Amino acid sequence: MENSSVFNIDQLIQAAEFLDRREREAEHGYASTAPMPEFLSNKKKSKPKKSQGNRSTHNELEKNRRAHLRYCLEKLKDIVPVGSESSRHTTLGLLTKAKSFIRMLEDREKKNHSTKVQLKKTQQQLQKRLESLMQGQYRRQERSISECSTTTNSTTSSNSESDEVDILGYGSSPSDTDESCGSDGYSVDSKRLVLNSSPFSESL
DNA sequence: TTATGAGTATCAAGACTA
DNA sequence: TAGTCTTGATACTCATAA
Repeated sequence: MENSSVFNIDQLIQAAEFLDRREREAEHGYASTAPMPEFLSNKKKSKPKKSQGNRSTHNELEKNRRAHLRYCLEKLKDIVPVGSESSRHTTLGLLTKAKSFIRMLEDREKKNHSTKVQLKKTQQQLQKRLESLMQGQYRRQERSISECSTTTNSTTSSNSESDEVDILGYGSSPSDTDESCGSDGYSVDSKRLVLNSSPFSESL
């Protein structure tokens, strides 16, 4: 053998790869064979054609590309709920599921947005209602204070206070009155507002 | 600035496998 | 039958010479 001179490690690896490749290709019956490493050939090196220059490199790159594709599909599978009706999911099935999953998320987002807008409106209406009720109560308290200063009868005063609470429609416990006249004059239990919000309940 | 070559990425077709 | 592999063609990017 003319090439029986000392080969370095790289050359041996190349030779092994070449033999392996050729065996595999022969097994598969591919029309073309892999190029023989230069050091194994007696031929003078001709300038390789561009597309044939490094076929194994191209194959390797293509393999990497496919691996990356598979990796991305695996990532997608982690995100998209594929269900457990079958253990094996095809690429087409996965992509179809991903498509419908995205559509579902878009629909849900739209619904959530409209609900948010509706709740915002309701909140504004309730806020207005609260403010008007507070203003009414404040005026009535002003009036009762002025009446109180002109009248000496204290029982009349307490009756009018309980009447105010009834007018508000929030019940008539003494604590209610205390609560509605907080330090800032505008603190009211919100739970009661929800129970008494029938004029706006249709908008919910 | 433009032409050109080299390297790389992507795609599609055909063959093969599990 | 879906997935994988090889391969050729083509597009794209980048460096460099004219």
